Amino acid sequence: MSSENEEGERSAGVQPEQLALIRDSVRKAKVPRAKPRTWRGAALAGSLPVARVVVDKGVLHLDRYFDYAVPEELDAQAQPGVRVRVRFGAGTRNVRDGRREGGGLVDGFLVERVAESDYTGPLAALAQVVSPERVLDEELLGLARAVADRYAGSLADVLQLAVPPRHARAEGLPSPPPTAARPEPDPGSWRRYARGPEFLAALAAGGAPRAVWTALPGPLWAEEIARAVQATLASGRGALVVVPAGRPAARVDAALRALLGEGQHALLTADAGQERRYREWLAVRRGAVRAVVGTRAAMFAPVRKLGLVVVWDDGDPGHADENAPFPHVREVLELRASRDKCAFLLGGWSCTVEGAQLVESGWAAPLAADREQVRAAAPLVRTVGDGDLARDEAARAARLPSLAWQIARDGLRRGPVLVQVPRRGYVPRLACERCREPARCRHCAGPLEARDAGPLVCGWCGRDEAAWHCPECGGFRLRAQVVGARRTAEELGRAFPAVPVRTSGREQVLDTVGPAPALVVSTPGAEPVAEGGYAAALLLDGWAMLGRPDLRAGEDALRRWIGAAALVRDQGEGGTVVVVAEPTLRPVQALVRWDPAGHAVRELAERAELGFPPVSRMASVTGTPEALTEFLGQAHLPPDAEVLGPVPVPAVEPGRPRRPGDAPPGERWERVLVRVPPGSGAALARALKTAQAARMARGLGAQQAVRVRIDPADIG
DNA sequence: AGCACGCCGACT
DNA sequence: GTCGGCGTGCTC
Repeated sequence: MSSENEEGERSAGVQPEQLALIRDSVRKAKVPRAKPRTWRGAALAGSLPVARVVVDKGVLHLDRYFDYAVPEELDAQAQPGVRVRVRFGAGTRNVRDGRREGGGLVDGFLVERVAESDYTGPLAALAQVVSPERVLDEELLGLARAVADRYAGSLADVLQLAVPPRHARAEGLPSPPPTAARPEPDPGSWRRYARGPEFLAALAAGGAPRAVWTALPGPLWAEEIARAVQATLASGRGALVVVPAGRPAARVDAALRALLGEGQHALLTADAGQERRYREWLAVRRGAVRAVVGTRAAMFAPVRKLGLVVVWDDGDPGHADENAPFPHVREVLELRASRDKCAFLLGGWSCTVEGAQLVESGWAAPLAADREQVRAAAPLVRTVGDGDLARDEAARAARLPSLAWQIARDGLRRGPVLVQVPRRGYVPRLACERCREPARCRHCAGPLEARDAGPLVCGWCGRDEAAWHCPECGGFRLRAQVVGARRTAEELGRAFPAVPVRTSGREQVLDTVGPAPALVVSTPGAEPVAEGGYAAALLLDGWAMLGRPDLRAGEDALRRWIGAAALVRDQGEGGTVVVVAEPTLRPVQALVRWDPAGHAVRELAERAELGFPPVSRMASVTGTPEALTEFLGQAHLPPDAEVLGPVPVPAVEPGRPRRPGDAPPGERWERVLVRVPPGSGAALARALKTAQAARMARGLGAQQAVRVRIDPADIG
């Protein structure tokens, strides 16, 4: 793997869209606050003098409530749900009155007022009620608890993601009054789906239908989501839409505005800045706004009387939170749908294996257009295999097969042509050019990786390999690196000198392009929308997309191809797509037939057979070999758990930002995967959390640290 | 992770 | 005697 991040969407300049309520950044941003008064000798509240508090400490062995005494003066403000500050940590015990002093002040939430504590020691007093705003209601608390349990994490960590940092000024402003009545919902383009109008009618009638929706290609999806929201609002309930990035959020935002008018919904994205973010969130919390669209942190938005949750494009890595305990939007919204008994809509142009599983298990119903509709709405897809490319001398030189060349030239007469190239550094697994045998380290069999310059480097042990040759066929040429978007643009510019070439990628994402002929070179996830649709698209270097050593490589490649191809005109208007990839491969065939759901179903069957997620639940545990042995020895894993590994954790190459799960610099870490059959996921999470908490309490956390992660993303 | 407690060695 | 080393355990 190169020094670049492999996530296309994230690199497409959308990262700032995502909320990053990282503990550290919050801490850094913390302004020094006035010292609260001490409550020594103060009278306590007359009734329910004990407050149960969740302290903002993410560590697992502190993941429970702590009781504090409520001074009389704080009695009125100290209501369930408010933010409080308390003294926490080993403090000096004052012998005179038995109360505790000292210990640091930490933030927390008051979750409950009770008559007495079951703690036998003397209670410390609440130091301060930060504000009377009740930000954490029972619903959100319950959801956060469920998410923490699901991911073997702590409640405090989840609350950190779920409740945005306070901004006093935003709290002072009154939220606008609740919204007025809305027009009768109309199914609109949902009529394109056989059961679309039925789904909307169920929403409008207050029902809780659950659907996995394979959206037809084209731009109508945002409006269709808005219509689903509108139908839900008409039933007197609220709705929540979570999309993977700022651009799709803006599209749904615009669609909602067009359909509902101003002020009827909130847009929750991270680029808004703290004050606006908190103000919008409060408007939702206070019930002034009943519909929400946002990026992943919005998955916790405290929508009142939630009637519908929507996830768009759940395969996008932007839906996976980057902070402990790494909850995934789809999973969290599934939990919300189950807990709140509300409707659930999982939509996308493509379909994930998890989506297929929701249908297969009967939890959700499929919502798709019939084949005829799909064929009419999709572009014509043609393939150029690797072999064809190799035989095509001219093409190999120009890196553009003649078919692609023709289609581009033809398309450029009628409008813009999209060229999708994988991100440079997207190809982690090098292979022999002749026989395709993966290039492996001669010492440890790890995958060899190419750096910008210099010799090959082993991704596992870090050794240089200066003189690689293929052990199978004796070849000594490796398959070329992916050519980046910029160089592709230069090459194409020379090939089509009369046509403007534009690029969209990590540094600069184009949002839209006009209908005039142009070549638009883009990395996956950064494709601009073309006014009137692209005349054609070329999907280059398919082998690189498919060759990643990742369980999701096929699914991901298909999702990214479909993401580009869905921007192309339908075949009635001459829209054509060329994909340069082996035509026999399953994802390629699925693209040609435009059958992402079928692809997901077949993937699911294969995963079931191999015992892979999401059919079984997996957790990864990483740490030094000694720490792993110790941890696994102590943990009471469920009897049906299977431990796979350990295998070495790939080294963190210099320059790449460190991610959770990476070994600290200089340490050799290993990873095991723990697998349980369906139904034992909760037991697995519980066991891992208990074991982790126990060793933290024993102080093993620092030097003998292990990291636990449920549903790890990268199991190759 | 902090932070205070406790039980050893070196110093006035 | 008493100051302070950091190993160990707890946080209402």
